[in-house]
Amino acid sequence: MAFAQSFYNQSSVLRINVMVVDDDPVFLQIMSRMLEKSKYRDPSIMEITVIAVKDSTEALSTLKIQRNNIDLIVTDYYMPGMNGLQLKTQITQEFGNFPVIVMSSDTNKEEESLTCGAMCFIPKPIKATDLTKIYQLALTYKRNGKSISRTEQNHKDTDVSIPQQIQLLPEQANVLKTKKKKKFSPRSDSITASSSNGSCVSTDGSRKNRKRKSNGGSGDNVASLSQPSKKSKITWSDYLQDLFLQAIRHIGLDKAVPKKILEFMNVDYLTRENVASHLQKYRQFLRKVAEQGMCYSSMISGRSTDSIYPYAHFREPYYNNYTPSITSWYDTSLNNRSFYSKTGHGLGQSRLLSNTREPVRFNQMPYSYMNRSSTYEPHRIGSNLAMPIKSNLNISVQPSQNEGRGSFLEPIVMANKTGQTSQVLGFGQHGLSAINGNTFNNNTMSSYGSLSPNQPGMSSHGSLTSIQPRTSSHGSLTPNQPGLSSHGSLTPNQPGSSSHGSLAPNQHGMRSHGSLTSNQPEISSYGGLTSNQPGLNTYGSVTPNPGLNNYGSSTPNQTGGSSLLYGMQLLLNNENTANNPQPHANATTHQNLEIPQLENLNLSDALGNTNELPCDLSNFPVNHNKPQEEADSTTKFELPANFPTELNQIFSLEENGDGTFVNINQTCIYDFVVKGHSSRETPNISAPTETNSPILNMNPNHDQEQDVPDFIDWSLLDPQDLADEYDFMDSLFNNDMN
DNA sequence: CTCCGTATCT
DNA sequence: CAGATACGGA
Repeated sequence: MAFAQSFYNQSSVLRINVMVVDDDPVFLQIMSRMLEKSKYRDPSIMEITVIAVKDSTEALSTLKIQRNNIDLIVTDYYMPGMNGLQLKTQITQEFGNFPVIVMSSDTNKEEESLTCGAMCFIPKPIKATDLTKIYQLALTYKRNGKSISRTEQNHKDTDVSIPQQIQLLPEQANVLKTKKKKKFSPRSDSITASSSNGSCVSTDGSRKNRKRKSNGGSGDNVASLSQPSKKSKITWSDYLQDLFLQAIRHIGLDKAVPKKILEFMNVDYLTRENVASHLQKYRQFLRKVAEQGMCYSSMISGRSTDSIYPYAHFREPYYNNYTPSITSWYDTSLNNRSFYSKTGHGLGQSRLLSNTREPVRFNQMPYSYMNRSSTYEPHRIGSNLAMPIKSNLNISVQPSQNEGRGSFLEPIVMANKTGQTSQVLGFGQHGLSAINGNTFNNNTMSSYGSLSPNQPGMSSHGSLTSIQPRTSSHGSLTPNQPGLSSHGSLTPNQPGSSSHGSLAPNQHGMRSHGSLTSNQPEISSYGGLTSNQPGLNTYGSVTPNPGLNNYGSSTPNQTGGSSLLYGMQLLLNNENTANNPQPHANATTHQNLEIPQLENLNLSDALGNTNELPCDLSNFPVNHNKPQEEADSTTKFELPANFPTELNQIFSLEENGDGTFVNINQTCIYDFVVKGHSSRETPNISAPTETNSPILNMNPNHDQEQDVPDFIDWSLLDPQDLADEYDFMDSLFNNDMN
C-alpha cells in the first residue's frame, strides 16, 4: 500500500486511475484505450491508467486490492449479475464513497443512477467529449483528494465541481423532472377553462378553427409559474417502431388506441401521449398512402434519394448505386436494431469493429444518420441497400479476433467460422440486425430485393459483396443457396448452420418467400423469380399496382424502382402484418446469434396468448383468405375504401403466423426485459453458448444521439487501431471533439 | 376523471 | 419533419 499511498499523494504528478467496468469486452477495450489516450489530450495528466474489469464481481475484488489506486470508477449500467448501480451501492458499503460514473445507452437509467449516488450519468454511446470529461472528473477528485472519501450526496444537485460537461444533458435533466409525470394540465379548469378560451372554440363543434391557447399563458394566471418544463422528445427508434407496429398488428389497426399500444409495447418510459402522437402520425401516413396510392411512391423515391445518404461520403461510392429509395419505418429498423445485439451491451455500444474506418453502423446509427425519410413510412428496402458497406463485408470475412466473447460481434464471428450464410447475408443488410431483423416487421424480401436492383435475387449477394472477392462472399453463403438462402435459415428449429439446411434443398431463397405468399399473386412473383432474373423483373411482376409498374418501367435497372416497389408493398403490408416476417427465420436461431430459439419458446404475448412457433417455412401458415378484420364497424381509423387491402395481406400471417411472430418477439422482449435486462439472467430461451442474452437493448435511446459531430461510432474503431495507432486516436478526437 | 382524436405548436 | 401539447369530446 505504500506504493499506493505515495502514488496517490503525488499531487504534482497527475496520475489517474480509472476502473472501467463493462461486460462488453469490446466496449471495455475501446473505452480503456480511449481513456488511456486521453492523457495525450490533456497535458496536465501525466498518466492515466485504466483498470478494465468485466463485471461487478471483478470490480469489487479489484477494488479490495487496489482501492487506493483507483480514483474513479466508470461502470456500465447493465451487466450480468450486479448492475452498475448495485455495484455502486456495494462499493459504498465496502469501501465508502467512491466516485462512480454510470454509463448506459438507456438514458432512462439516468435518474436512477443519480439517485443512487452515481457521480454522473453518461449516456452511451460515449462521445469523445465524454471521455475527456471522465478523466477530467477523475482529475478533479484526484486533485481534491476525494477519490476515496468523497462525500455522499452525489446527486445531480451536488458537486458543482464536477465538470460541467458532465452535467446532465438538458434533455436528460428534463427527463428527470418530467419523466412519467402526469402530463401537465394547464387546463385544470377543464370545462370552465374551455370557456375562457372559448373564443377559440367554434360552437359548431368543429375544431377546425380551434386555436390553442397561447402556450406561454403569460396572460393567464399565476399558475403559469408552475409551467412544467417540456418533456424531452422521445425518438421512435427502430426498436420502438417495431414494437409499435407489432402492437398495431396484434391489436388491430382499428382497435389500436394509444393506451393499448402502450400496454403492448410495455416500454416504461413511453407515455400514452408519446404513443398517441406517433399513432397520429402513423395514421396520417397510412392515409396519405392510401389516398395517393402508388403515386406516393414516386414521391417517396424522389425524396428518398436525397435524404438517404446524408453522409454518403462515408460510404463507398459504389454504394451510391444502391440509392435506395427510402427508408422508413421498417427500413430503418434494419439500421438500428441494437436491441438485437447483445443485450446488456447496451447496445449499441459495442459494435462490429472493422479494419477499415468505414462506418459500420450496424446497430447504432445515430438518429441523424438514419435513413429515415419518414418515420411513418413503412419499410422500404432502400435503406438496406445503404447498409452494405464495404467494411461490413470485410468484417464478415475477417476472422475477428473476438473469440467467443459475449460481444455482439460474436454472431458475426461465428458466421465466419462456420461459414454460415445467414450471417453473411445479414451483413449485407445490417449485420446483426439483418439476422434478427426478420423477427419484427422487417421483411426479408425487401431486404433482399433491395440488395441488387439490377441483379437477380441471388445477384444481390454478389452486389453485396462486390467489394469483396466474390468467392468469399459466396463462400460464406451456402453453396447452392443464393443470398436468399438466408431466408432458408429461417427455420426456427435449426441452428444457424442448419438454417440453410432447413431450407428446401432445391428451394431458392426466393422460394421461401414464395411459399410464404404462395397464395398471393404478387408474391408468387417472387417465387417465380429465377435465379437469373433481374431484380426488376421480379419486382415488376410483384407489383400489382400500376403505380409500381411505373416505377419499374421507369427505371428498369434502377434500384429505385424496385425499392420503391417493395417499399410500397411493404408499406401496404404494413398495417397488416405483412411485414411479419419471416419470423422464423431470422429470428432464428443460430445459437450463437443469441437469438432465442423459437422452437423452445413457449411464448405468450402481452395479451396472454400463447403461440406455437412455426418450425418450417413450408408449414408456415398463411391464411390469405382471412378477411380483413371486420374492423370497419368499429374502426376509428379507417383507411380509404380504395386502400389496397389485398396487398396488406400479402405476407400476412395473421391468424397464425402473425400472432406467432408478434408473440414471439414480444415474448423475447419481455423475457429480456424482465430477466435479461433487469437481472441479466439468461432468458428462458435456449441460449446456447453465449452467456449474454441477445437483444435487448431495450434502450431505445441508444440511437438517439443527435449530436452527430460528437458522435463516435464505435464501429469505426478497431481494437487494433486503438491499441496501436495513436494517430488513429488523434484523428478520432480531432474529428469528434471539435 | 381518463382516454381519444385532432389541431396546433415547437 | 417528428414529436409534444392543447383541448373538445366521449
